[in-house]
Amino acid sequence: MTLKKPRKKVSLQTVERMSIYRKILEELHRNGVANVYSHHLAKMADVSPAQLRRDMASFGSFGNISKGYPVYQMILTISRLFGTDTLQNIALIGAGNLGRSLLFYRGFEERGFHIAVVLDIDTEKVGKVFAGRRCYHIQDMEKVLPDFEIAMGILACGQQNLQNLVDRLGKAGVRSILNFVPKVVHAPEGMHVEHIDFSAIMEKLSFLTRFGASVES
Amino acid sequence: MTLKKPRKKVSLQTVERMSIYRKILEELHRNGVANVYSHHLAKMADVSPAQLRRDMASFGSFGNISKGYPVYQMILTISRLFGTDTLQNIALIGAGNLGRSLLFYRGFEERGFHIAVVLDIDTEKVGKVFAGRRCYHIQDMEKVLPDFEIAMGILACGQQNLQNLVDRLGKAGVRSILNFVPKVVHAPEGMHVEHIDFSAIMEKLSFLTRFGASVES
DNA sequence: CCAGTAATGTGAATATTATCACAGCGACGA
DNA sequence: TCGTCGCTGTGATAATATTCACATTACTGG
Repeated sequence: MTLKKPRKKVSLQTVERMSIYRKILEELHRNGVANVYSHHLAKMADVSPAQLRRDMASFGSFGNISKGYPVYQMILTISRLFGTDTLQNIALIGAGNLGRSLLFYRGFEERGFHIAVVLDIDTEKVGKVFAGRRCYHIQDMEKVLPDFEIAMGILACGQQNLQNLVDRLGKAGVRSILNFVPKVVHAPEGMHVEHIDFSAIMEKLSFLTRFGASVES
Repeated sequence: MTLKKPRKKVSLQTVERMSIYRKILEELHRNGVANVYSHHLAKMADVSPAQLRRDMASFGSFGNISKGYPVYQMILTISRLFGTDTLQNIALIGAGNLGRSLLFYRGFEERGFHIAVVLDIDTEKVGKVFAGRRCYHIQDMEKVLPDFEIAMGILACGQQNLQNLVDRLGKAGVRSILNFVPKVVHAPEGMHVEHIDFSAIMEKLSFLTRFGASVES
């Protein structure tokens, strides 16, 4: 890996914004734009120019003082920050409705992620091929995962024994998990679990719809 | 509406944690637990006891000083905060892979949300019924949405004209949108748009996998 | 009845995050 | 060549979020 650790510390919120910046930068790049000013990019990303400059500066400064930021180079830099300059293999656990729709989701491949293997507990599904990926039984996790060099996983399965499943994944070499199952799980030492709960986000939106006026936009 | 506005101001981060608390409280309730202490609930939710108490206190205090918090009453209170004590109709825009899997997702109904109507731009899909919901053409949005009293929508469609679509939804009475489309859109005045970008979350996880050690857990 | 215990709610302190405001630089035109 | 302009990067400041620590309160047991 050519990129050294971020010099000071890149906050998680900065990292989240980086995804947004990169998305916009790629659109600019497709449109042939070579350089962009902080206030321009900031406006498109709905953040303040100062914040954008600080975000950019937080992992090394690349802005030209009179041309602005070089679009293509920033894309490469952010990709390296994410480690998605090379394709990353990930494992999908659960081939239900949501899981299968994720297999067909093009966004992952476009952004450097490849669902390489599918695991399920349902013996009906084991052995079948979904969108080009063979489905293995969860029981064989420890045998299968190392073959694909899996460091990240996606949980789209049932709620039963979820914590146990996470622990096993960790022991099998998975370092990070994107969890779609609406159940609280604790990340084992050294692992990261990011939780997406669709209903929780709807609840937040519902709250905003009712009380949003009290929060200034 | 029996609940008055939160007395001071409930921060968004508090609201997000409320979803977690409620999930745990419902599990406790199913297990017959009537009261729970802040340190107990906090441990299950992976937050500090002080934070939990502040969160609870932020929209009115209900903790009994020696019994802890009443589980069932807290569930009701949080539900009222979210406005999900009554079922909320929502509209789904896009009946592709992701959209259809959301139609089958049970979590919404369990938490007070009901996808009442489906819109798509593909005339092949219009008129069909997916998981019990009839699919209408996006063009007829303005006619269809008022019939169902829709205040919230879910975007799971293509990227074309997304901003325009959001604007139209706003004019048709939709106040909040959950956007699954990986494209930046700006919320019109008075609306709220919450963005879920699967790849962005994978990017964050990928970053954590590489540099996570520098961020203390 | 009263002291001891353990919980909540909350002012005060701290940590974190975002904004302000400007020094300093490079491009450009006269 | 030099002055002007507008940009970036960043110290200083402000705003926000979290944690600490304790006053206050309800229960319990002797």
